[in-house]
Amino acid sequence: MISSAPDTRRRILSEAARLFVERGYHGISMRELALAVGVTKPALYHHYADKEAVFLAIMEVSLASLEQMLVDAEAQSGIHAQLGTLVQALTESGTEQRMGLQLAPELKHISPERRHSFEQHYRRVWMGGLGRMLAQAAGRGEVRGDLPPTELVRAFMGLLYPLAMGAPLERPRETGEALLSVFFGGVTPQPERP
Amino acid sequence: MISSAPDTRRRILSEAARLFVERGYHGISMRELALAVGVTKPALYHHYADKEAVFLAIMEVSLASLEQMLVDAEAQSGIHAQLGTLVQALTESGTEQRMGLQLAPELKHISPERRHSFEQHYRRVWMGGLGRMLAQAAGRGEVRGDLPPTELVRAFMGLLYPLAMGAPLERPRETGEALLSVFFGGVTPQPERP
DNA sequence: CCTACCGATCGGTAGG
DNA sequence: CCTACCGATCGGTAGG
Repeated sequence: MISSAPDTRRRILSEAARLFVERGYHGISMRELALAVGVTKPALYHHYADKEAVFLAIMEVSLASLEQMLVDAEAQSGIHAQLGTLVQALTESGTEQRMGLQLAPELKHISPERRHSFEQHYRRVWMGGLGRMLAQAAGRGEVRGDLPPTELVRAFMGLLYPLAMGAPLERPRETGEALLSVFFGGVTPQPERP
Repeated sequence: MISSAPDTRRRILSEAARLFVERGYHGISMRELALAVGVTKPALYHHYADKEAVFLAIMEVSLASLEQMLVDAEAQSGIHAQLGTLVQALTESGTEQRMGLQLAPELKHISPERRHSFEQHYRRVWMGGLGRMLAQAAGRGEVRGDLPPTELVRAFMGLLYPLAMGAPLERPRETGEALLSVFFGGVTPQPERP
C-alpha cells in the first residue's frame, strides 16, 4: 500500500499556484483550494501549517526551477548564448516554472518575517545570478561598461516581464527573440551591422 | 457654507490608491479605508457605489494623467525626444500618476463587465498611444522596421516596468535614462558610435 | 504512536 | 453622512 501524501502535496501546490496566479493571494480561500484539490480543508492544514506556508512552498519550488535555468544558462559561453538559453527556457517552460515571477508581487501579503527570509533567498538566486552573468560579460567586453550592473539587470528583468506576466503570449518564442534582440541591439536602426 | 464633498472624494481616492498599491485589492477593507480617510464606512458608499467603483475611479484618474503625458510627449519631434519626455514625466511625477500602471494587475479582481470596459479604454489610450508613436517613428526610419510594432511596444513597456513597480528607486532619473539608453542602443558595445 | 484525513464549528471580518 | 446591523464567508482548529 503506497502512501498518497507526496502526490496530495504536489496537487495542492499545483492547484494553489494556478489559483494564486489567477486571483491573487487574498482572492482564493482555503476552502476553494481544498475543493479544487479534492480534499477537505483540514486536510490542507495537515500538509501545510497555514495559507502562507502553501504560498511560500510554491515560491520555493519555482525559485529552484529558476535557479536550474540559471545554471543551465551559465554553462553556455558568451552572454548571447547564456541569455538566449535563459529566455528560451522561460518561454518553453510550462506555466509552473514562471509562477515565481508572476507571484512575486503577491509576497507583500505574507507576514514580514517569512517574507523577508524568502525575499533574501529570491534576490540572491535570481537577481544575483543575472547580475553575475552580466557583470562577467561586461568584464569580457561583451556588454557596455558604462552602465552599472544594477541597471543592466533592471533592464533585462523589465524586458523579461512581458514573457512572464499578463495573458499568455500568442507566439512566445518570437516575442522572446524580439525582446532579446532589443536588449542586445536596441531599436535604433544600424545599417552598418547586418 | 462650502460643501466638502469634492474634497472628501479626492481624499477617498488618494487614501484608497495608497492602500491598494500597498496591499492589493483584497488586502484592504472598506472599513480600513473609511478609517484612513476619517469618515464612516457608509459615508464611503455615499460617494462611491461599491469597492469596485472606488478602484475604477482611481484608474480613470490615473489613465487621464498618463494620457496627458502621452500628449505632451507626442508634441516633441523625433522618437528620442518623445520617449525621453515620457520617461522624464513618469520619473518626476508623484506616486499618484504612476498608480495606474502599478494597479493594472489588480484589475483581475474587478467584475468582468466593468473590467473589460476599462481595459478597452486603457489599451486604446496607453498601448495605442505608444504604438502610434513607435509606428510613426518606424515610418520615419528612426527605429528598426524588422520588428512588429506590437513587439516594440512590449519591449518599451517592459523597460518602463522597473520605473513604476516595486520599491521606489533610489535615483529614478538616472535609472530612467539608463533604461531608455538600453531601449535605443541595446547593451552591445558600439565603439564606432560615440 | 504514526499518516491521512473527517464533520462540525471556532472567533472575526468581508462587502453592503 | 451616522448608528446599527445583515447574510456569507474568512483563515484556522476542535475531537475522533
